[in-house]
Amino acid sequence: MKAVSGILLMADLASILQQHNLRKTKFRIELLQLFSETTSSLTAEEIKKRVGKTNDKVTIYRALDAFEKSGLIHKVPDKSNLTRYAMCHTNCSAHAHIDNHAHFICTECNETFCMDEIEVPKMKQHGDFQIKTSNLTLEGNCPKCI
Amino acid sequence: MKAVSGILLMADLASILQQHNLRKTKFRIELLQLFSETTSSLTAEEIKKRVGKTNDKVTIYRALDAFEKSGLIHKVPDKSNLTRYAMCHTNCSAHAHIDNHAHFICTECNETFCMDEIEVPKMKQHGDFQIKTSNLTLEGNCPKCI
DNA sequence: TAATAAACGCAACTCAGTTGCTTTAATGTG
DNA sequence: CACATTAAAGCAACTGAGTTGCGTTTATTA
Repeated sequence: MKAVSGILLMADLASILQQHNLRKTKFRIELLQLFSETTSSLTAEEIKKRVGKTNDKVTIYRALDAFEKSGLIHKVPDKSNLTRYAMCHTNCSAHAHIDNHAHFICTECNETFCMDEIEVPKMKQHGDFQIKTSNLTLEGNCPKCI
Repeated sequence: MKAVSGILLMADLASILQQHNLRKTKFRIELLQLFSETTSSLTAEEIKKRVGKTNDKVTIYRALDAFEKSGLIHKVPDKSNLTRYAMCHTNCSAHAHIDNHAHFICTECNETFCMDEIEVPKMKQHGDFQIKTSNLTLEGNCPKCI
């Protein structure tokens, strides 16, 4: 599978689905593209807004579930009661640096931003805790919503 | 307020509530004690089970809300759709809520731990982004699940 | 192109958390 | 202590994210 450092071609997206035993439906290709374009996390509601078609929420939830089971995306911890998903950049490419920066979520417009300049403190071990992944999430107001 | 590094005496619990302009009701003293005894985070459901009395869920939610506003406890990021709360072991107040430590989530047992020693890089501004809260979440295996 | 199973879509449901409003009880003052 | 005040408790009804069941559509494969 190709590195997911930006927008993927339609052909790549389709073949990624195929490689994960998922059918190449119009919606799932669109959804995968959305995730490949989005450096931070997404909620089902955000997906519904961004994907042009008026898809049923059940379709979205089942697609997210299927994508997660296939290892394409993963749940992201959140303080609200919303489930957030993000693309597995580390698993899907050799570019480990991609998820090594902070993510900013605007509490007004819910837009998510990639803070490339802010690095996440990386550590593997802390006491008897074995750390596998680290996540630095910043919340507040984006330039548009101040 | 004293550091809450272990089990507190009934008198301490009551005075802590008083200092935060919260009334010393039987339930809230019990709830505060439960938090002081618990090193990891708690959900409303877990609280309902552990607190002896059959309290209304609304009472629990409102107490959690009041405790959070007073800086006694804070929300903890979680991957499920449950809201988790943990006690602020550091000095927190309504004015300056200090919650700048990392949280560790065990991917095996789903238990959440406050890593008081690991500080979250604090910043208020980054470019045109106004940062209100920062969240550093670590995932992996806790000592029990290695 | 027909068979088949995955994905879609609709309706109805679950369940954590919320809101409104009334009652109870903690606290402060005389 | 008695009373006034107001936070907290308690009940009912609601909200909204996410789920389940089931019939229909469509991508795949033989």
